[in-house]
Amino acid sequence: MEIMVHEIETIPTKQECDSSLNNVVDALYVLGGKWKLPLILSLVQSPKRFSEIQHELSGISPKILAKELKDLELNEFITRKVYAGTPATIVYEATPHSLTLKNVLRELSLWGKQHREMIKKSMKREAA
Amino acid sequence: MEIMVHEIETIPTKQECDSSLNNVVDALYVLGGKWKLPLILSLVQSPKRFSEIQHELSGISPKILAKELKDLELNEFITRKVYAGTPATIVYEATPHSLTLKNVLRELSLWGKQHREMIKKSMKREAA
DNA sequence: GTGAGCGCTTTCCTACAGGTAACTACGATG
DNA sequence: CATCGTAGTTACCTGTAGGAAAGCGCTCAC
Repeated sequence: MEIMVHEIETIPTKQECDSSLNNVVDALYVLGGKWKLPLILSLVQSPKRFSEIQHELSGISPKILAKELKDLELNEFITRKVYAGTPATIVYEATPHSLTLKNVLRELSLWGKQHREMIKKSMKREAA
Repeated sequence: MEIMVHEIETIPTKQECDSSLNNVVDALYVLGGKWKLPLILSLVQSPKRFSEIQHELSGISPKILAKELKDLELNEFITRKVYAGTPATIVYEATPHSLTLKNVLRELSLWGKQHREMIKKSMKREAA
């Protein structure tokens, strides 16, 4: 039943582009900035405390970290859990929603790699 | 032979994340900014002249448009073609490389839409 | 009670993206 | 000759992201 193995390469219509552009812009907005993706990926690996994150993402300032964590919490990528005790320990962990980024990140990674290699090749060609 | 219909939901390893993060950051870098994607999508629809683009993307200033066009040309998303004549007409058109964004944009659009709807729902829940 | 660690907040600063307005060079057109 | 359209460039300004350094309230260990 393999009627269509290869996708026909059609140029998308204006409507298709316009409707999806808003979604894409929204997506890039919530993922944008220097630290959001590194943070999400770090917390997907394992829940961590504020100071642990600061240590792992060396270079992030406490101000930015606090801001980004609030932002990611608002967008439900992470949750802030307070474990009672003395002193209380505060742990940030990724929600299941963070895992929905899997396909997006896979495509972005594949494309980014391919793009970089293409540009490298064409720069060599120009140098020759 | 459908041994595995559903992908097993595994949390990606540190290595997988680190190696792909650079690719993703690169990808977001070349697509970043306010006008790159609108410009690419516009030129994928049809080649256009400078003034036509200015008109279609109302709000873009000639300075930014010129800068973005140079940028997109460097990254081989578009080409600048000069057609002789008097006066010469200059046309920008998307390259085949622009079309390699298809999968990335589809995933980003799907995810962006899903994310927006999720946030909307959870905001309603909180309001209730 | 003094110092250290945690989880931040506050203040100040810089760099860069992007916008506005004016200007240029060129040929065509009236 | 003056004006118009095209394809930009230039100079100036603003807003925001992000970094540096210091401080704050709390608790524990010494």
